Amino acid sequence: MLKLKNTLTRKLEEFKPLDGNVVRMYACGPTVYDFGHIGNFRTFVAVDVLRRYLKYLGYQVQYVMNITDVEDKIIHGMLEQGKELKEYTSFFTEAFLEDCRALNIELPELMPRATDHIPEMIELMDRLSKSGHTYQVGESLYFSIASMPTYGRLSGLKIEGNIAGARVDVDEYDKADARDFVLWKAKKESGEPSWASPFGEGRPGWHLECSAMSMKYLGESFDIHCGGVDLIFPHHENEIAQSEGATGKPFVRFWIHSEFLLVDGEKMSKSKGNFYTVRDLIKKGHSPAAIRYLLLSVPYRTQLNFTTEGLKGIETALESIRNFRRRVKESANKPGSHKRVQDAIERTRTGFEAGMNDDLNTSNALAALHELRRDVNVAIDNGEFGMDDSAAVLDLLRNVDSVLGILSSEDEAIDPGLVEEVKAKIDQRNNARRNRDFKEADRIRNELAERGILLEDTPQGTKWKKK
RNA sequence: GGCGGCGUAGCCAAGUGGUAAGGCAGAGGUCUGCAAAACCUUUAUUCAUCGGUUCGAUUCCGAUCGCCGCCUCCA
Repeated sequence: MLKLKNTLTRKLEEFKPLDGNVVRMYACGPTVYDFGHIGNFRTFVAVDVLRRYLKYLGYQVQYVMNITDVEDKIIHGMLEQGKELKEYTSFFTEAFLEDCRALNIELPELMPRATDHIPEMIELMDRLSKSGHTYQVGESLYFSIASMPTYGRLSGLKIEGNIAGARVDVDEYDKADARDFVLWKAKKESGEPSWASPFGEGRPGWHLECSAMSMKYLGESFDIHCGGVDLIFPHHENEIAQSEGATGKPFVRFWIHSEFLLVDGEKMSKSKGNFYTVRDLIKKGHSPAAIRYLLLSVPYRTQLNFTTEGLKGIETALESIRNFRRRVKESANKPGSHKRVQDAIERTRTGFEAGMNDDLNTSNALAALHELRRDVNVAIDNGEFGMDDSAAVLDLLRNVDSVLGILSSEDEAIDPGLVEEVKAKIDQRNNARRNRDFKEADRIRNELAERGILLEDTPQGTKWKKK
């Protein structure tokens, strides 16, 4: 049974969807003003693992992720580059989707853009106004926190004790109360994108769009809402206030927050020079699958320390699992199955699910996978491995990887021409070896190595793989 | 000032009131013409420090030190 830690209650709770077999979940997506960095993708990978595991458990998942395509940094960027809003945001949205594909993140059922939902936001503001949660200053509309006695439940922040030491923002918009937040921002300068509204020309606040879009597509109450820990306050706190203020119903049952990724023990920042985008790392030759593995190697609720050294280690670990799968495919030449292998399979399945059920403990899930690798390798070495074993292990690997998503891209068809060519070279080399012409044999081996093809001489003959 | 998290082998780390998963690196081995690759074996009397509770604590409580995050845009 799946248990998830719920930020709202601070407890580990059994997860059951509100609506039969369908899980409705939402994640705050990217603000498309720049390329996503690996910290962003830690969260998106974590949510992807959650979504995939829910499917593994047999649930049907309805997952919505918004694209924030209007916001201060976006406006700043587009004005600086002299581009239209749409042109600017489309570019980074496309880049985001590319990175998702690289990291094997399954795309959500729906990825609505904020700018396509202005009418829904206006309607939500209208409902909030009618129920007395808002006030207008000039052409901006604010949410009054004093009107929501439950405000602060998610973050556990006590507003009173807070003000003294905290840096309260300088009020640009004449808020009545420093804690209030803006729903609709009046247009200030020409060139800013803006929309007409009953309050005046302007644009929506960030918090508003998530409430409007999540409720439009998932209903006024839904199962899971995800995001990074930094969004707990104020973003998610404000979403709750807006949504529950408008509907009077509980907004979300499970709040799931992923911890920060640190780089060399520090917060990633451009000024520290420890800032990595997914595409940077790929360009440097790191495999996307290894990046994904690293991002999910630590449970999502603990901080993850990213180092390039660690990423190299992960590449080796991942390679060992791939080699293992290759070996499992190639090693079965007798029919039948063996208890030792079947036991290992059962242990792995149990261990994997126990790990995942425990608030998605991917560390334990991966440990189960590595134990399988060792146990089955020993069985193969001992000749206790039949065709039924092989099929069962491959089946298990497929199931496990439907959640982890670290192996799947490996099975791409290799160009048959290349297969023939390499086969010929290997034959040529083995002839040379038989004739003890090791110079020629080594020449062929080096020639192939230069093309990224590694040969492996085993008692069962020469095998090869592409690096 | 308020709130929260963390400190486990060289490194990344899981974990539990009953005696430390997994990965990387290291060491040894199998295989090989030699290699490489692959595979196997192995690596913490000990879980920041000091007290307390307990038959028993890394795990619970308290204190101390150190690190990180949120309270402002942020995954």
